[in-house]
Amino acid sequence: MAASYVERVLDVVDRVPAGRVLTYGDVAELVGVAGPRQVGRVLATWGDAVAWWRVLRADGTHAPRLRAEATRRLRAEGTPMRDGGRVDLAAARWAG
DNA sequence: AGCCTGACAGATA
DNA sequence: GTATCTGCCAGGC
Repeated sequence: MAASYVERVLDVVDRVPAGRVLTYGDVAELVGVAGPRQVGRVLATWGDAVAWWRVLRADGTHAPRLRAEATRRLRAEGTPMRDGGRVDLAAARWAG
């Protein structure tokens, strides 16, 4: 693996304040990773050490596997949520 | 080497 | 609004 960007991804996610979120695409752009899928891969493998639930998809939802856990955590942090358990990206998106 | 899969995004129907 | 396709990069077999 190219562990170089892994540290950067984890670092960025770790800097995201509670109640704020980022899309995979945003993280990818911030760290310079060539593709949002790699961000997801990083979190899937080493995400257990960071606040992975603050990184979500462009439509404000997570994959079915994470939906329950992530929604619970985000709600506990006071993240702006829209009806349906979706995150209000317009209000919760972190600039960095 | 080739082929399939994935915690994605954007476009299209 | 949902369903499907394509492009992207990395990893596993």
